[in-house]
Amino acid sequence: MSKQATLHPVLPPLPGEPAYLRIKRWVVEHIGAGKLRNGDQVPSESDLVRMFGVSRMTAHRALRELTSEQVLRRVQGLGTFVAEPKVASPMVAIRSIHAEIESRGHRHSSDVLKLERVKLGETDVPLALPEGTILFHALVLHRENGMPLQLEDRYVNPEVAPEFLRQDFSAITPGDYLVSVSPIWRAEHSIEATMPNRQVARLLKLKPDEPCLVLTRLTWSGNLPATFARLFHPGSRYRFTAEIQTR
Amino acid sequence: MSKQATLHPVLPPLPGEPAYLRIKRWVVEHIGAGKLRNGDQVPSESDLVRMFGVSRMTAHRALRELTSEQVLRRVQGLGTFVAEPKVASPMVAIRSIHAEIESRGHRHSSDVLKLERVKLGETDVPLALPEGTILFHALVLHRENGMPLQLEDRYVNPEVAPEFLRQDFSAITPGDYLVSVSPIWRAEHSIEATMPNRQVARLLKLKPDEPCLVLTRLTWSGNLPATFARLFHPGSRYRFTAEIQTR
DNA sequence: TGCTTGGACATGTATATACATGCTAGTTTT
DNA sequence: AAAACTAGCATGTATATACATGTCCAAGCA
Repeated sequence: MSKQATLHPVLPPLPGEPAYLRIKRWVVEHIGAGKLRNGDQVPSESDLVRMFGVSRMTAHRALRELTSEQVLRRVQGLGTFVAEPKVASPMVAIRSIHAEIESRGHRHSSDVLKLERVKLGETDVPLALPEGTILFHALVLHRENGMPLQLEDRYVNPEVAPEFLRQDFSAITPGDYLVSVSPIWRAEHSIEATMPNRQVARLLKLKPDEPCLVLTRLTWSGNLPATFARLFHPGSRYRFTAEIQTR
Repeated sequence: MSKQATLHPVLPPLPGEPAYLRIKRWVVEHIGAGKLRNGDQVPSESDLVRMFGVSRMTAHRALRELTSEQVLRRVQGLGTFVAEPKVASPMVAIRSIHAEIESRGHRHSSDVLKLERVKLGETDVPLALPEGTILFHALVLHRENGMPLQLEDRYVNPEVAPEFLRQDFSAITPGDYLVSVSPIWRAEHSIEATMPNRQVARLLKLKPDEPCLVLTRLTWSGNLPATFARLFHPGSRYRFTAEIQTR
């Protein structure tokens, strides 16, 4: 916690910028420029009062907000310090296939290949429900500008979505419909690379030897198992991406 | 945006609890109990002044903090409303291979296959640096209980880790070393499924026709491009997993 | 020497007040 | 009937002030 000598100059104010934002900007820019480093003490509220010609409450608000944003760390009686960067564990966000395609400015269409009732036990579905329970099953092929991009193989617990079979899944994807009717409380995901079986390869129009990127998803709504879904994607045309911004 | 009738009683104060926290608690408990629902208008600042006997600045602070926490949504001139729940986008966490293997109680070992200088341009590295820049290159095979699990192909900007080549990467993984010496500011990730080339297939001891799960990672430290890494995993023995808890 | 006390300092909370800004609805004007 | 204005209300920002609480350090005392 080393004290800095002179950190001026104070930033030129942007027109119409509130004073507390100007102070926040000054602090983060000094951190970004390396003039304030991890653990360094930042100017106290009364320092900022002198530097910026504001009241203490305004300086206080700037520092308090940066603290709630994890940029600073404050200790009463001691001072305010630059926080250690959080070990942001990189994450890959999984978005609705519909939203994703639309956000690229492309056209999303889908073919409903199956929409039926099945008995648990006839298929390999890891939903924690009694053997023989009736499940809804949907098999939907999603296309981007006509090209197959995702094959959705989904099993649904009728208790959480009784009207599932009556939906028009060329208008709303099964995934989007489910989040709209039943709140997801818990979910398990996994992403793997596999070679497709013949049906998957044919539907996704895969080249020979082209692998599949498979997202498997198991969700619960409250205590009820809600849905089990496998989303198959062509390995040559699909990837999960994420961009992380630490500060 | 429907107005509620009577939302009292005001909560009993907890001993020593600041007034603004008591107001925040009142709001979130009313939301949790369903007495305030999505889109409902919550009491205005002056309502809260009357209900809790505080000044407007105190009520303002409570509502402002809940707004920055995405619990409420405020519109100047109109009022404050319960925010729609954020569409919790499912995320897959990417962990250090070392931590991951250890957390399974297994033994992590690695072979350093290459540790060298290369010129940018001779290889296909998307780091935004001038052609001909010297880069550090490491090729490390990670094993879990002796079985190959990840092939790490990593290029590093010497500016962010000048001592990179002098490290013992059988003791610390290149990834873990880099986060320890240079703070990551931004990262791009992608996950894809590919068929491996012969070298990758041989090193990972892949069966014929076994695909690869590849995590590609590009990071920046400050304005500097820091590292480009491709992490190859055997499709049959590896997956990325995540568990999401919404509430 | 070791303990206590008090002062300086920094943050934490709360209030009263003032003025600015944005939205709505109703009224007046054109 | 359409357009312009205005009053009322709600939030947004800023200030001056007060007192509480936590930390550190140095002076005073046993």
